Amino acid sequence: MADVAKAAGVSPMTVSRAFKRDSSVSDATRAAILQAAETLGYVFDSTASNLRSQRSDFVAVTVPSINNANFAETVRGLSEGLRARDLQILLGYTDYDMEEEERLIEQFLRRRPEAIVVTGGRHTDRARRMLENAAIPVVETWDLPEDPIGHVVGFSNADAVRGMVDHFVRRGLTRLAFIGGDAQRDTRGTDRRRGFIRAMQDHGLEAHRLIDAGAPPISMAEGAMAMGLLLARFPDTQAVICVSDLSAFGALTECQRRAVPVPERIEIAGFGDYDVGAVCVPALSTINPFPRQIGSRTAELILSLLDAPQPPRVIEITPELILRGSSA
Amino acid sequence: MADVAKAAGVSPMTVSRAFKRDSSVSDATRAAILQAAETLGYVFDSTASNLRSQRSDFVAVTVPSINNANFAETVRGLSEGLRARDLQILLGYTDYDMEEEERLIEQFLRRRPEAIVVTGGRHTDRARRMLENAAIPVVETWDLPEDPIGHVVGFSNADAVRGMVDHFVRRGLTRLAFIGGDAQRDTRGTDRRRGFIRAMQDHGLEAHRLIDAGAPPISMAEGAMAMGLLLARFPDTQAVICVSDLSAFGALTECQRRAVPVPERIEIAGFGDYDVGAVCVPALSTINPFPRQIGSRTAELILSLLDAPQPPRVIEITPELILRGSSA
DNA sequence: CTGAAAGCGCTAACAG
DNA sequence: CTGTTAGCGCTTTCAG
Repeated sequence: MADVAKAAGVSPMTVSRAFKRDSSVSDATRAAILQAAETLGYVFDSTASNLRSQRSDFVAVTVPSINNANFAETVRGLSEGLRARDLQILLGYTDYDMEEEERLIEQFLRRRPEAIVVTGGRHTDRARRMLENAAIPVVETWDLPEDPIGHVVGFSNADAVRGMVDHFVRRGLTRLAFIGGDAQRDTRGTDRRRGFIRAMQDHGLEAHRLIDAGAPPISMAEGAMAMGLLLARFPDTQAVICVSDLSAFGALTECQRRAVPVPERIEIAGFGDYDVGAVCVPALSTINPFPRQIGSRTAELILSLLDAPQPPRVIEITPELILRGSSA
Repeated sequence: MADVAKAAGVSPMTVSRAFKRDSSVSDATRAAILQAAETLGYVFDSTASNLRSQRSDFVAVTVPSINNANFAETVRGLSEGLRARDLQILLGYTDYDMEEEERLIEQFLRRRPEAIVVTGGRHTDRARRMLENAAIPVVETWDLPEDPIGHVVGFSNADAVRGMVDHFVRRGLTRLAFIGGDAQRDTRGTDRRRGFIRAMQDHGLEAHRLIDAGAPPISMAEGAMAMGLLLARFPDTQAVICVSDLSAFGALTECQRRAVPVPERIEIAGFGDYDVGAVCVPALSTINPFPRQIGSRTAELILSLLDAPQPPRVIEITPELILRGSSA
């Protein structure tokens, strides 16, 4: 920077200002400085800037998986919203593992982010403590935790599934099943299953048709296998709700392979409103939790929090029931 | 850190060492220091560490889209490989836009990454210049550029599609079509189309059955629309190769909606070996470019480059032809 | 194995 | 609109 200053005939401080957006430098001076920087091949060093100004311009974000269209949409909403303020996202994935999440959170906090966004409301004790002491805005997403750490942008996974159960029961179907994954890892999946069971019980119906499809995330192939099991174990099932559209699509294909007509013989519903569910034949009934909106609302929240601290807020997103051909 | 040092009765320098992996501190001292840090709620400040040590422990990575299973797999391979050395990924997506890529690269270089990984071999002039002058390892992926900037881990998109064309022609099919996107944005898609056209010409066949499905990335729904157009414009088409499995799946569903039997009336192939293609009925023939391996090989390369600079290397991945029910 | 001194490259704070 | 001074919180370097 000193070299650029010399070349442009100004002080380093002026060079520093020229590289900021709205700081007061005359247009002519700024142009000369940027010209000199270009010629010298100077690249601004954020590291030093961050240390001195005590601002990293990072927002740390953890998601369970990077290879998931729902979370990818949330990250997209976030990063588009944060770009306006030139905030960069520090993205990490936990692989649906709370220990890994803890590791990531520790790494991220060392980078002094302006805010941190995590997926879900369940964390290791240590992770929770680190977030509580971080002295930056903390946002939990994709869930409505009972005891939030800070802010929340999410929805109730249990209630969303309840809406789907209600829909089936209203139409007179009573023998409903749920395909999901291992209860330990995916807390949102577990919440959805719990929502299924409670809703069934509230309708006075039995909720024993539960197929465990393995460790989350449940893939399309695992959904297909689970449907095979379901048809074998509970052949009288009238409708099945799957933990995601991916497993629901797998289940649908298994029916196609076995020539089990959907929705005539069995109805299928998913979760997440993934592309595949809108395009497949028949199209999948599903629940849209508005993942993109979760991201954009979180971004808005963070921006307003950086301007002025505010008491913890809970922004609830209302998922939408989408009925398509797979459920008549 | 000074506070922790005081609490532990040592100098700040010793605290600094205690937080590093293999630096020489007695076990007892380290334990006392970490204990003191925990009690005081001290969180190590990477920002200062980075500035002084001139190491950021970042690897910058740009991908066209975060919402794409193929690129997500590459990022996964990368981040797993880099975790061994505690390198964090600074991930950005370009939205298939070279201008956006340039913007990202500029932002990223200011953070002083240890290396930078970009997708594809086409960049704006300025982006290319920045990368050339960056004085860090540069890796271009998912392509085999004619004039690489630095290192390369990728494959020829054109040749991969040629293999699929050869397969169809060998089986006696001659009226082949290609469904792809707008030529400007997605250079890998364009390369695949070019590969299709050249291969057809080399076989002495006409390559006029080209359906433009819009701006990349081509969605499943766009694939479906494109199949509608294809059936209308070139009803005698025997087989269609799609720029990705997503569009291929969309095309397949359109055939199902129109009761056009696949593969009997028309055969379909995709690209990328996405999950959906393995599960759908019939399953999609496709090309597996080993996206995870692109990431892990890139990570290996970067690790070896950080140990000792080496002349530019081109690591070629050989895509695999996968034949399934959609192509008889 | 531990400590003291100096400084990484930028910008806050103040002055003009 | 521009400049001067001091220092962000670590770690390099050298010494013991």
